[in-house]
Amino acid sequence: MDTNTNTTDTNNINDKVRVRIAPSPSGNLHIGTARTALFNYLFAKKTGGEYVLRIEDTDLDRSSETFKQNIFDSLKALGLNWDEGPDVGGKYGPYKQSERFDIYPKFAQMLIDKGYAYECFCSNEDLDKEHEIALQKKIPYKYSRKCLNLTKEQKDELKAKGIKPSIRFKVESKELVFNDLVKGELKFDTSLIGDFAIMKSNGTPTYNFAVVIDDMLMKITHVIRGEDHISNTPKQILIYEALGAPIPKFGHLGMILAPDRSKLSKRHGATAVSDFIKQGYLTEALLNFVALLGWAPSDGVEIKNVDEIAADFRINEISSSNSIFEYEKLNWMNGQYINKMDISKLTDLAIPFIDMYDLKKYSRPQLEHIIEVTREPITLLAQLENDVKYFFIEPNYTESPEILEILKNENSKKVLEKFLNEVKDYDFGNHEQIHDKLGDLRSYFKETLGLKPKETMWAIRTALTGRTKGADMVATIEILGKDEVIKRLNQALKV
RNA sequence: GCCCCCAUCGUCUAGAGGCCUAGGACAACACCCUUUCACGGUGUAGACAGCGAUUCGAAUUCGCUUGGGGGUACCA
Repeated sequence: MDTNTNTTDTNNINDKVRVRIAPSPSGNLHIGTARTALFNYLFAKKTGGEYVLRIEDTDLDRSSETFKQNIFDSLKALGLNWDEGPDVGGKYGPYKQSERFDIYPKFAQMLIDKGYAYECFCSNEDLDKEHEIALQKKIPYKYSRKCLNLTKEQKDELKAKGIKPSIRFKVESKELVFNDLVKGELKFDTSLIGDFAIMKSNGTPTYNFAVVIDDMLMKITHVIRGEDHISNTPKQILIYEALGAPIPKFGHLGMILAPDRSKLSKRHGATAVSDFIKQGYLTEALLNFVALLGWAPSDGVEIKNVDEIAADFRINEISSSNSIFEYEKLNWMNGQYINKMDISKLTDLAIPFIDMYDLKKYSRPQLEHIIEVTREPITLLAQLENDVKYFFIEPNYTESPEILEILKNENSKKVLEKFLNEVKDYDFGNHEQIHDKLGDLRSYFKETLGLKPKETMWAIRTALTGRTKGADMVATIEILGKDEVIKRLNQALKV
């Protein structure tokens, strides 16, 4: 092995920071990709840099317009807006690799001319065979370099036969070292890397090549991505070197794992940001939660918005280990955000989760009131469907034996009769009055029947809502309105 | 197989040789508050993977082992 050591150092420190997020539209925006996007975004914000979105759709078969749209929508929903990208444009476009296909061959040719790359005529079958042999011999696979020294005549002959070559990068043996932003010094022995393809025989670039060319042309200064890319990094650095281009700084983030410690995938439930949103997670909570996977606030305050996180963000303090995605804390955090959120905004978000009910039954202020009084215990907007139900649909007392038992109780009936009798004179616009009257009722039954306050309230609650749990009683009474309250009391009394 | 990364409570983490009898958050449990349900408050339990080395002193440095993750394509 050649002992030539190469340490890649910072490119010009005076350059403005430019980072990018480069998703491949072969699936909806993954929560892990969202976190990578977040960290790039935070780094750009913190350093006053620029953040670009590039769509890596070189694999046309696996890429789709629907996924691309999902990625756009999800990123926007999260508020991770890009300074340059396919839709907004920018100085270094186009920002979709499929629209850049004419760019890559020139650079590939340049590398061939300079002796850094060569044409390879091996078929997939040839390559498969090499793989198999390596497997049998139990030695690590490396391309055989069969095509490295083909003469011009041989190449012409193969081309005449209609064989389209791929282009391989010639990997020289040396020790390659780079300083990772989050992991520190990383060393590789390039003699272990075989000559890898940079252009496919169909004329499109491979991932490793397209990334380098684009990052170079787009003047990306810092590449922050998942650690599943660590092993690509030496290959990419080799290409930068061959191109004579400045090498960006690399930072590799630990992965997000499922609770079973395997890669977070669909079988674990939601993985796409859009799935989480559909379940009733707030994008603010999602972002905050995912930021805490690997990053910790210096003041210990975990609930923070993106701007606050950005101000406190230091890339080199990110944890380099993987983290497991557990729902408990996300749920808790989501509940925090639900309860902090502006009620009008929250109502807008809540409507899609409760639109199976006749929402026209209530005015907008009443609807907001309903959300206001039901938001407290929930951690997911989807829970609203159940928690809000009795405001729209009359209770079915026979659904639960527990409810029936309460309503059939003699004391309960007395409570309901007295309440029914008095509620007719309640001023439903007067919250305080209802509150006080209920207090009087509790006192009365405590004195006369020895009922616990709880028992008095339960009778009323079950009659009005068919539940033993729910929103604040005074508010529930107010929202239901006098007619409805009387109607439900009469029905409950018949049980 | 080979290469690489990682390793503190169940989970997310603080911790950059003495401040650590290891701190916080979620979850759990207990109690308190209370007008039901909840919110909230207080408290309890709970971790430095193992072994060596360096050092007066190690969660913190080094090595090995073990465990987990990633990569090993004309996928990205």
